[in-house]
Amino acid sequence: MTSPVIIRLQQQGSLSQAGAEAFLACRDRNRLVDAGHTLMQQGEPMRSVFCLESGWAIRHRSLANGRRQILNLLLPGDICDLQVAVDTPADHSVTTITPVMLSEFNPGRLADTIASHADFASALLWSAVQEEGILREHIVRIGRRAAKVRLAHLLLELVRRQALGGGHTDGRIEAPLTRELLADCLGLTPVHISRTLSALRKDGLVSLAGRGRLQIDDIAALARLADYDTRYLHLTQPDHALDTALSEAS
Amino acid sequence: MTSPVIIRLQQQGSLSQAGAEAFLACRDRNRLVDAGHTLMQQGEPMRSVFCLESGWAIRHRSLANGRRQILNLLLPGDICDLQVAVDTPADHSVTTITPVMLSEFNPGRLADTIASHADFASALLWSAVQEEGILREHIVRIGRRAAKVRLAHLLLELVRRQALGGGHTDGRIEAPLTRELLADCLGLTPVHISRTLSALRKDGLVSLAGRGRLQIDDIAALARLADYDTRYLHLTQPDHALDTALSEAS
DNA sequence: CGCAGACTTGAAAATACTCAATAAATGTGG
DNA sequence: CCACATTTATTGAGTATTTTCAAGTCTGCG
Repeated sequence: MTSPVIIRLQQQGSLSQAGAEAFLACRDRNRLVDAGHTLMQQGEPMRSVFCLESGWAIRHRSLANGRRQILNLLLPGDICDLQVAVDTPADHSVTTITPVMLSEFNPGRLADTIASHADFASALLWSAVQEEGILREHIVRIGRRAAKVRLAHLLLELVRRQALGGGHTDGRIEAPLTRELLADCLGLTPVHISRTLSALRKDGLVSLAGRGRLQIDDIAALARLADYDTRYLHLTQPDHALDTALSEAS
Repeated sequence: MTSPVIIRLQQQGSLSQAGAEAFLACRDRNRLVDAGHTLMQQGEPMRSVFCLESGWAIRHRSLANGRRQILNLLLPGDICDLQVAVDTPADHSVTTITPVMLSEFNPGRLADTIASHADFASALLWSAVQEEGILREHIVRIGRRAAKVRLAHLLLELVRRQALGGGHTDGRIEAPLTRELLADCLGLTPVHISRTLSALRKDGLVSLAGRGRLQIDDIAALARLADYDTRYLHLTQPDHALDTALSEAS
């Protein structure tokens, strides 16, 4: 019954039972959409506020020359889009990459809840700060890291963020991360992702078990290679099992 | 007397005289700092909310291997940091690159003003959405554009953003944009920036007039080269002189 | 004038891309 | 459950882009 969003927001530390319940009461409805469904289209007005109960999606922007850049991956527990109040057209699209269970929120009720529940408002602010931190880290990753490090770093982020929403903590990533998707995320080509991933595999750091099943075998070694530092996630409870493994990078 | 911040927020469209005055009343003090001064240090707590009255600064993150990535440039009128309410350490630093006149705000009074002036709150939200749009565009620029296009695109953004805060609209950029700074911004090396910039110069698109004086000579041609689309800035008044020049890219 | 920092230029090396062909995995309909 | 079509992944060879290293030049300033 506990939603991934609640699990995620609770990790900020101050969300009360009452705040969580008030938040959940803002839900209009749940909706199951297919993989490949467009939730928001670049150039069109931003409609609703929703979050992912299950499944993965991407924020991405398409260029005139046909190339695509993925700006961020959306995992269960992620919230999309508090910026709805600004009535300019969206500057990017959001598309599901697996079947996704959405919960849609009533913007008016949400605004009321923010105003009346300070603990919820503060958890939501933390969530926004975390999302911006993730965006900034993505810039660093693409701008100043070599392909192998870049990929390793992204995989570690996905594992850690999956845990944030209450998902697997065993290093498994279950999402259809095709080479093309990883390439569009990291500013590389699918061919180079393929080569880089098999280099990581040869080093015994990750393994593949069929489509969309990626397994991180040696998380500490991968974190060392990736120079991975979770600070950008603004975690407030540094006692998570994954974080101890990640900080063995010293 | 009109601050660049007010000029910028007014471009959202709904800020009233009363809202602007209430905002300005939140200022604690103005402070002049040297170039090279650190306003916020990665790893340390985020202290105050401030904005730039004049001068330029950078948000940047340093890596363990000594490399640096600039996340964003801060221009007059830009606001830094509404995330102060989250009490986790900063994930990046902010450093001035010219002498800067800061105005510092009282967080408590600012919160009150947001609560009591809906027009100001909405302008501030717009500002945050714009900043996120700029971050996302930076990801696209670094991830999916070639060096020449990348540089052209950044220069156009700087010219347009300079105008947002009430600065020059003639294509001049007056800031010490060293090759190294542009390189750390765009994920390239200073040497390559040097070569790329001289290619733009040879094409008659930009010219240099000494240290820190960059002049865009043919803004429409540069916008065409850069595939420049201002949508990510979420402008609400598309009648600006610069925007007509920029949209001649079709 | 002379220094220091920033810029330019060339040549060689590294990294990532493109093209193309093959192989593997997934999904579909009989 | 199998055969086929489709998408995705791998691999090799050649190319393009960007980096690195190094030497030399320019510029602003005390």
